[in-house]
Amino acid sequence: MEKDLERSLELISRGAVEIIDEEELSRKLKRSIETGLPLKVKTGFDPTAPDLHLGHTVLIQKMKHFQELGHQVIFLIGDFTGLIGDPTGKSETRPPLTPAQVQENAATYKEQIFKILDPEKTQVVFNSTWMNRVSSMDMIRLCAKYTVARMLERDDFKKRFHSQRPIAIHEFIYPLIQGYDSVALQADIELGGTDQKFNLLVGRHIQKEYGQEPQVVLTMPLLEGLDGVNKMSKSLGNYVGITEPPASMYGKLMSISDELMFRYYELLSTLTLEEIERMRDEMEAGTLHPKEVKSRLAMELVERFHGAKAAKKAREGFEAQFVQGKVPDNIPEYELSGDMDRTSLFLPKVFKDAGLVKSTSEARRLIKQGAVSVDGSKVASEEISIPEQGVVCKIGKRRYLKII
RNA sequence: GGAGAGGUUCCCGAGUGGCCAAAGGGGGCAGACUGUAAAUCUGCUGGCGAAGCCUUCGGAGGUUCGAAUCCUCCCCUCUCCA
Repeated sequence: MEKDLERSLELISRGAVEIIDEEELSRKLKRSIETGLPLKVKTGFDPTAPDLHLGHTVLIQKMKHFQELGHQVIFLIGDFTGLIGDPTGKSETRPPLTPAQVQENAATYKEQIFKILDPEKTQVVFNSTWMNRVSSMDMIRLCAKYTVARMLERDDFKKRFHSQRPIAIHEFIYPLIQGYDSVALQADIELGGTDQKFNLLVGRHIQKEYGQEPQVVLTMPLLEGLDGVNKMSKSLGNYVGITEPPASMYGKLMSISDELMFRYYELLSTLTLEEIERMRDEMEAGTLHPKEVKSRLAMELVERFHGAKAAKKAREGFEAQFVQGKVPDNIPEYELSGDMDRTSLFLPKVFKDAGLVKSTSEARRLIKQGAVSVDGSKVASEEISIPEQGVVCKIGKRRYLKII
């Protein structure tokens, strides 16, 4: 029994930034072991972005840990709170999603999270289920349980307030509802990124106000995006989506810096921390090439979402394309229409039509900069002649087009 | 309700009648170097078959040969007072 508790605590804490409060967690775990009742572990997700990326998987992986320990994980889709949008200063009140859209997004979510979580042991809920039944009076009562001063303690609000940027009143409601969700679900534990700390703590407060035992808050680090600076997010374009094709997933992971690679190992890999440390030592001793270390990481992740075969293929394709300089297999094709002049073809227009560049101006610039090659040799002219069998054009390092 | 500050290109931010497709930085893209690394250096970064033309400085009008810049009205944000 002592051993079970220790094992649980160890797995739960792996990678976690903060657990509030650890003693409470022990108590809850102990009680669960004694009574045989699983703990309710809640994690909330935004309903508008069902495109999960590796950053999200840090959290989902943690959910899996709880699942492995026999607890009940609750995947909460914030379709009601989604109408507000978590306050970041950028977002504004969003147009409501239709029930059909919510269902569709939920289906996409499930498809993605069940690559990691066990569907049998995962409860998927929507907060609109209870929030739609909350009356205006209830809402006011909820609002009465927190103060403006405490709300302004939230880092994001504080910053905006001091730099004289707008904060709309409804943004204050978001953390309150998130807290109320914990009341409705009687959550024992809530997981979130470190950026969620404030909201998660509001949950504790609100639960106490409603006479419940406060949830334990567990925060996980935010995964840096491919740039290594900003957090991984779709809007910044520095993400690896978990539904991305193997080749693209592998390629993106290979482009990260060596430093970032170990961060990814720590947060995404299932290797133990000792194994990771050993690789780092070998790399520093010069017995293991950094590229190989990175490739192993990329392989592990591609394998998780696409299987071992796809991972192997991704690696081979990558080696062929970038190390040996071969043209990849599946490149887009552009078929010239009969009335186009094959002897002096205006390339910028073709590239634009094919969607490889945004404008002919961009294509012209690229040609001028020597970024464009046709059948392996650089072109200096905007007009080229296309032989019967067609040509393969390359723009930059990774954009290809076959003109036939 | 009163007084004041502000809204510029993907972002930050300079520009107060022509030299403005608009400084500088960030980001992005490309080239060199490499391990498609990172870092660094260099170039490009509104559109158009392009020595020219077209669209863009919160919105709509106006003044002027000429407006991001001046005037009028409107919208939005912030600060102080109530």
